[in-house]
This record gives sequence, structure tokens and C-alpha cells, in this order.
Amino acid sequence: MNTDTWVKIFKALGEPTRLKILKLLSVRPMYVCELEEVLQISQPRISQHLRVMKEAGLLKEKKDAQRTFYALRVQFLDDHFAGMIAYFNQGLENLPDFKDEYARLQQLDTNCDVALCKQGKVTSVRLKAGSLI
Amino acid sequence: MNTDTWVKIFKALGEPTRLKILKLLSVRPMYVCELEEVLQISQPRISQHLRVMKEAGLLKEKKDAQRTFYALRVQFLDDHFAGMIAYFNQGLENLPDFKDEYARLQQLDTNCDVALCKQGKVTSVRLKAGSLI
DNA sequence: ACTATGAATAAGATTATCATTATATAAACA
DNA sequence: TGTTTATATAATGATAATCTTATTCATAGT
Repeated sequence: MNTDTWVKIFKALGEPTRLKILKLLSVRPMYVCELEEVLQISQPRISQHLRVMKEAGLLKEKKDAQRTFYALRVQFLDDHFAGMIAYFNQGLENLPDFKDEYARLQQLDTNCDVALCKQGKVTSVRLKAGSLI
Repeated sequence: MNTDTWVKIFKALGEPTRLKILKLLSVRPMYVCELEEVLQISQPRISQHLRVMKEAGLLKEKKDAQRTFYALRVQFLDDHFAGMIAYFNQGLENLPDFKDEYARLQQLDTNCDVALCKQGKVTSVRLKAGSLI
């Protein structure tokens, strides 16, 4: 699971209208015209938001004559929000997206003599996530 | 937990630089100058992203002389991503944000004679989330 | 005091996102 | 076949997000 995929998912979720649509589809799958009716917003607006969520993998659609039926991809949601925990527990060394950052962090944490912030002394900090403050 | 709060959190997560910062802070808390060094991006850019995440509740900070130390709010993350499951399992009737939508959906699902999509027949659809396709 | 460092904030330009309006496509129905 | 319905797509305008550059502020060290 790479950073871009996560970003796409979070971007899709990070918009009020889309989040409302998602929540409504968690009640039951719906046609576009139903969402239009329930949300009282324009049809193109709904279609566009549906597309964003579909492209993020959150939704599936099924054509039914002129209508289109949209539903949550429940398995996808389950898998990915479980996967997110895994993502955060995974070390940087296993994430290709963090190749360069991992190397530089290693430098920072290994060569404690090398002052990477100009005043130095920074490299001595070594705490677990969230253990501070 | 209301829609706006969720949107703020997801927006904060839905940006590649911020997601990288978050992941790095999950390794250990860091000073801004460390993030600068590891990510190789400008200091104002980092500060601005940190602010967005702090305002979403994801991070905490601690002043240490001229430096600022940033860390994940682990408890917040735990609580909220558990809370998200709850949010999606919760009925619309309990969510103030869905007051109007809930009423209209009730209409849609109760008065099956009332054709809300102009062609009618739509109201007969009644499936569980994700059960389709 | 003076200079350097670490970080936040402000201002500006650029790009992306979102909503609206208009148009296109495709199926149903008369 | 012509019209209505359901949805998608395109084009436009408005708003918001992001990045850069410059500036400010606070603290450290000389």
C-alpha cells in the first residue's frame, strides 16, 4: 500500500458532500436519482463526487437500464482501514515511498556527531512515537 | 463525532507531504529541523503542514528553546479510527448532521407509492449496504 | 549588544478542487 | 420515431490549497 493510494482514499473522504454520500450508501445502495432526492443537490455534482470515490476504490456501480446503482465496496473499506493500522506499524525500511527519507533518517540517528540541525545536539533525541509531552 | 471533524481529519491526511510527515513522526517525534533534513523540503512548507495536522488534532507540539518538537497524538489516532467504525455502524437517526437527509430517506423508503425519481419504482429497492453487484 | 539559529507567519503566484450551466449519451416509453 | 428520463461529461467560473519568498519573533551563543 503506497502513499499515493492512501492519499487518494483520504482525499476522497475529506470532503463533506462525499462523506455524506458514503454514509448514506452505508445505509443501503442507491441510485443517483435517490441521492439527488435525499441530499437535495444537483445531479452533476453527485455524479462527479461518485466518480472521485469510485476512482479511489470506495464504491462500485451497476448499470440498471438508464439508472446507475451505487454501493459501498465493503470489503475494500474493511481491508484498507485494517491495512492502515498495518501501514502505521510498518517500519520505513519496508516502504518504497520512504527510500530516501529512511536513508536520511538513518544518517540522522546513526552519526550522532554530525550536526544536521546547525546547532547540533538534535540527533540525540530518540523517543518512541507519542511518548513525549 | 460530526461530519466536519471527520472532513478535517481526512483532509489533513489526504496530502502526500503531510502523510509522509505523519508516518515519519510514527517512527519517533521530531523537531521541525529534523523533518526538514529528512524530507528535504523547505521549512515554511513543513511548518504549514504541521499546523494543518495540529489543527485536525493529529499532532501535539512542545517548545524546546528555539526548537519545536512534534509528536503524534497516538491516543487521538487510536480513538478516532476506532470511532470511525462506530460512525459507520451508527444509524442516520443518531447523527444530527443527517437530520434532513434522514427525513427524506424515510419518505423515500416509507411512501413507496410516491415516485421520487420521475419514472417511479425506485423506492422498492431495499438492500443492505454492499449486498449488490 | 550582536549575530546566528529555529520556527512561525504573511504575501504572492500557481495550481487544484468544487459547483454550476450546458451538452451528450443511452435507455424507456408513448 | 420522437419525447422523456437517468446519468455522465465538458466547459466555465469561483474558491481553496499549496508552495515559494520574504519577514518576523524568540532564543542561543559570542
